[in-house]
Amino acid sequence: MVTFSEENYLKAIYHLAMRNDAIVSTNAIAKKMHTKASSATDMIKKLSEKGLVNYQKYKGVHLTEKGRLAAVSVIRKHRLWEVFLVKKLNFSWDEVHEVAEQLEHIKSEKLTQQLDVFLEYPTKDPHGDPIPDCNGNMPSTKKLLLSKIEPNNSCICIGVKDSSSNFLQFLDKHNIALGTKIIVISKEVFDESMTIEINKIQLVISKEVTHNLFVKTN
Amino acid sequence: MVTFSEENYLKAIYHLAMRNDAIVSTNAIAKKMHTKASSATDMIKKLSEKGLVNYQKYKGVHLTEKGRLAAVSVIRKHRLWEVFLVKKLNFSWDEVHEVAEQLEHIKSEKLTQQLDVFLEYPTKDPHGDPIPDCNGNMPSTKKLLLSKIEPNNSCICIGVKDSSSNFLQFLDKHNIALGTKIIVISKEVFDESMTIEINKIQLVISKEVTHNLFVKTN
DNA sequence: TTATAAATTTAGACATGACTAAAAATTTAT
DNA sequence: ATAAATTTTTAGTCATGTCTAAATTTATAA
Repeated sequence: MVTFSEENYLKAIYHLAMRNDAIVSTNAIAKKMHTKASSATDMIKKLSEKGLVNYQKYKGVHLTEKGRLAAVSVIRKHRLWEVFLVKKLNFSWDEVHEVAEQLEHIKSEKLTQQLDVFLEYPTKDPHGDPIPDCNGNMPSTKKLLLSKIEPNNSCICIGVKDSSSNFLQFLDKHNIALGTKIIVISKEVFDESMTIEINKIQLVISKEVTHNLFVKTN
Repeated sequence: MVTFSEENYLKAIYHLAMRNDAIVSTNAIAKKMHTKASSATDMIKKLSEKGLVNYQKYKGVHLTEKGRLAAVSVIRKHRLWEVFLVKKLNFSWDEVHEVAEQLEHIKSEKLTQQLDVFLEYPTKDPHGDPIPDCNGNMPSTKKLLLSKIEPNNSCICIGVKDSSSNFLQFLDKHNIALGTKIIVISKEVFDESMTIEINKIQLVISKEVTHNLFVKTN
């Protein structure tokens, strides 16, 4: 049995490793979990004893296959619930995270499965992130940062790197949503700001924006 | 902030008191929560310090208005989720309880409110129990006298009309308590006596009894 | 009414997940 | 290569919610 807290650590480790089996440091985990390194060490030992991570003192951890499956299962539930909240309960995309953080820990195979059916097998959450299938396969998305797009090229917004309310609300304000077509007009070398065009309207955005918006080219 | 565990105790106390402010004993709470009396005492002290119950050592507890509202809020969420599971996710009514026990603790006003909207303001859960409104009003279940129940129907004891010692002791002797399930087997026209079954044991009771026991149907 | 039984509370312990402070190992920089 | 800085671990503590065993209070019965 994996506890609430253990699930949160597994998820953190998964995200930090970017689903490679890259080695993740104790400090990185502590930072992500907003706890202290000593607390992270304690939990790492527990996860290691349960066979969810491989751990060598002072050398960091990586998820075992068992741990990866547990992490992906939580992420699957999180993203399915986000879809539910937006599509069925009229939440906006900047409101769903906190509630999904709670819902992702509900334990019921049938619940997850039926939710997937009810939502008609969505493949992306409201922020454009892929939803793993029930066997733990995470669809691989090749995502480009908007900052990599050269002037006079167009692209389509497919996700966000930062999903804070502030950033999401900024995007709403400028009518940038998943699927929005963005034409890159020019880039400033000085501050990495970028002039883009959306629906015939030109707009200057800072490097904080271009480095947090995922796009695909046509 | 009310914890997961505290919410479960409040719910237990609410059910045991049958929403009178009847006094509930430590042992009754422990039994309902499947813990020991000492654990119940510990939690009762915590609830008392938070102003959720009134408590006097050795004298039992009853919910304060604040405690009642917290309990009813949890029950509201539990029953709304049960409706969701049956109506939207194709669960059967005997499968929903366990999952709803988890979902009832999710904290989000908006979630509960929007779920209510999505389900089109249901008033009963899949087991026929009433769903409280968002102000904590529990629709009153109309109390029936046992004498009104027809043979081959079952009901649950929810109160007494006569509360004399003699009557209450009679009920104790025959293991009739609040919450006891009673199956009506037959009724005599001659003297209005009734044969009932409780926990597989049949018993004949007089009209003095059937006219003084409140029940609800399922 | 006093002895016994039952219910309740207290005391002390344990597991979980967090913390601080200090020790140990590793990395970085001179 | 070694001193300094950083990272990681350990040791000891705390709060939550549970337990057992013992003490205390209340209820019951001879």
